[in-house]
Amino acid sequence: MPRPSRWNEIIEAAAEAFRTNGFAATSLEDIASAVGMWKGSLYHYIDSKEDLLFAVVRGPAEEILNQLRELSETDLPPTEKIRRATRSHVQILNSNFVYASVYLQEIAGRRKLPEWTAMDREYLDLLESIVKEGVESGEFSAVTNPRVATLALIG
Amino acid sequence: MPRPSRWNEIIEAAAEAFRTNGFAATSLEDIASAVGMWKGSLYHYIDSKEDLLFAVVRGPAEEILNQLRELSETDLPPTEKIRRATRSHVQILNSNFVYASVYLQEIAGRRKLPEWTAMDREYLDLLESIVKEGVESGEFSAVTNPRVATLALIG
DNA sequence: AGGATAACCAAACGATCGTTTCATTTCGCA
DNA sequence: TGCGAAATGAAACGATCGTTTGGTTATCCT
Repeated sequence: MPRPSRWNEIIEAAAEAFRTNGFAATSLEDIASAVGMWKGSLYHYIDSKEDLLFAVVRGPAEEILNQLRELSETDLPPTEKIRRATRSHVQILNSNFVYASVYLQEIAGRRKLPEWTAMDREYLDLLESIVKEGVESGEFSAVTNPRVATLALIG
Repeated sequence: MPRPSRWNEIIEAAAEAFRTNGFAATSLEDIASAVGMWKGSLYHYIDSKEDLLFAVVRGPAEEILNQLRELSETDLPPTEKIRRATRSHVQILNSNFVYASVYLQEIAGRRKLPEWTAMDREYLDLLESIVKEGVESGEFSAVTNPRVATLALIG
């Protein structure tokens, strides 16, 4: 996974293609020709087509996680935290990778890269701590299971 | 397009497969084996794979349109009409064919079956008339272009 | 300069998938 | 009962796609 600029061209082309055509409907030749090379040459940068999907999604996903990290350290009332968290969540999702995430569920649903599950865990933990905060301060009532409530939020 | 029951089994299997795996990721063999026949035999019922997608989406789409028809004939205040329309819209979308509609845009984006554009038109017209109603009654302000506002609603 | 390593070309393979074709069975009806 | 059409079985084709492979060119480092 090289550092420099050609790699960025590739994942930008992949992101654009995935966003407009979807993952399954995008061929490696589409991406390759968009950056001006043969599809086989892409395999100097990737090991499989799914690598491109992960690379495309990684950026926005980290952005969401970072915003939630900052947010959870503020001392706003929990109800306001939840509001802002959901807002930034759907905002980034909408402007960046709605389709990619949809396909993530479809294609790579079962394959769990450890890095991803780690991000998922942290994200859920942060949200859950906010919910707990709200319960203890009395702002939320009738929440018996914080984790369940957290998952309900995302859906 | 035969009437009876085997046809229903097929589109139900197709709907289930499209919903969980997506359109492009669902093979005709998946659907065929789900109803217990060979993929080639499906072509006695369809002319192409896209036919299955259209058949799957037709039902919920008509349901949405019917609800909006009924709603627009009531004499509720326009603001309430809009609220209910959006609610039933996302409700049916969520419970039925989110993925299918996503793929509709991807795969059949350019191919416009006249039947579909007609339904689109009627749906937009109904919504637009509600918006106009609201403007004239003074409930909505600062709406210079009803159609634009209508489109904004859907997005 | 020169050698190693990255980057890319070019072609081919193997698998999958939508679709076609033809044979065979099932079924309604006269 | 027997005939014709509908329904399904079975196999094959043609195209596409992800991936592999091996060779060629460019780039960078000492």
